[in-house]
Amino acid sequence: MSPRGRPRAFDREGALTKAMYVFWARGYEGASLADLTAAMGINPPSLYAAFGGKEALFREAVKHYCAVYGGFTERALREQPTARAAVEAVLRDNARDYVDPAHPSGCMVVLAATNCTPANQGVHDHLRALRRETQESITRRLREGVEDGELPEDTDVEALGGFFTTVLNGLSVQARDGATLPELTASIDVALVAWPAGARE
Amino acid sequence: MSPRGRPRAFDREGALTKAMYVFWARGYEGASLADLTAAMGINPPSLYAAFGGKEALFREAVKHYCAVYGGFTERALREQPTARAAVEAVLRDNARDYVDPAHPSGCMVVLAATNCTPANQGVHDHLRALRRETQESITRRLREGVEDGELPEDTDVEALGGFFTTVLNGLSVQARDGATLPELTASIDVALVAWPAGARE
DNA sequence: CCCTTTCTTTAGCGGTCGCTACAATAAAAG
DNA sequence: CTTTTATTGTAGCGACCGCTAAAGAAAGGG
Repeated sequence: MSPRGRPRAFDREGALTKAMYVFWARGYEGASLADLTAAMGINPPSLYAAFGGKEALFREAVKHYCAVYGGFTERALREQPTARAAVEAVLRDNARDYVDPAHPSGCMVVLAATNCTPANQGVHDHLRALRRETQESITRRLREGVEDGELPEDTDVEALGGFFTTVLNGLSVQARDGATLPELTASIDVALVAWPAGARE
Repeated sequence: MSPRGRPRAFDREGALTKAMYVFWARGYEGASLADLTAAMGINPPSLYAAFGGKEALFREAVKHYCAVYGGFTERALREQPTARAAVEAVLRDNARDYVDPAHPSGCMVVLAATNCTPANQGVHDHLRALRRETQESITRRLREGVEDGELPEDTDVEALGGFFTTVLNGLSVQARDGATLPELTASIDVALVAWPAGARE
């Protein structure tokens, strides 16, 4: 049951990973098709046939990024026993990854399209929506923490969620600027001092 | 004592301000010469004669930005009576400005060149150096606070300065994503909870 | 074998990029 | 006035952008 026609000569997922790294390092507009095809080891028509174009490739690369690297954010929020442990794990796990020399620094969702030409507004909006989802996930976990009695009843979960998201986004900028893991960790240690006092549990 | 030759027909500083807004909104690489000349109301040769080129214009626009908008950071650190008041003023003043509808949102130094092609590495490095200077200024002010007895002797000023810089950078991302001033203010309120306890004064 | 289908490479499309040669223009200097 | 100096608008440079037409190449179906 092989497909008809000539089989693809390259590994699609491997090429997608290479493209992800290029977008991650240079941003959407900073990554040219020449950069992408060189990294993927293919020619433009192969890219177009397999992925549809630059923007479609980017969106798929972002999806792949979220599946691989956005995973521990969702996992931490879901699996950690307390809201406090969840938020702490989100910050520390992401910070550790932001400086992993195995790939570009910082978060691709934060850094790949911070400024865009009007022609690529859609790309910017797409990543902004993903950032908003992260903030909502964190805020939702905090709300559960209030309901579970881990946090005071009068906790402003919106403010707290906005704060930790702000820190998370700031860590990406710091990582891209060359901050080391101990430096990021030190910032996280300070940030967690702001965790509300008066927990019941 | 007028200069020789034909006088310039446009206001140089006004054109520089217009260029700053374009760079601020679209980033260095996202701002084309056509965008810039259209906003400045001049033709490319006038831009080149008056400013030297795109990168030189950008650097001058950044300098102008720092003079106008970076001003209250330096002023707050210099004029506020305590380290605590200084850092709080830096955060609140900048946040208020990040969402000022009179100009693009967020901080130009943070957002205008977060990702660059290798050809424009110099622009990226220039802004990174400015961000580092901000962090060092904040950290220096914290160290003075320790020396003045406002902060505990064992305060990790590097960690605290890194934390507030992380928050400051994160606020730019949040502002660019459409966060309102109350939302940014709420994050700042939380961040200041992390201020070390045990001050003498 | 040939035909169909799909991927491959080559080559290049129209458009935009940052930048500049050139000639016309407008001022001061003599 | 003429000469000198500098800015102006026009018009277009070579290079690169994302993308694709065209033809060759590699598979299955007959």
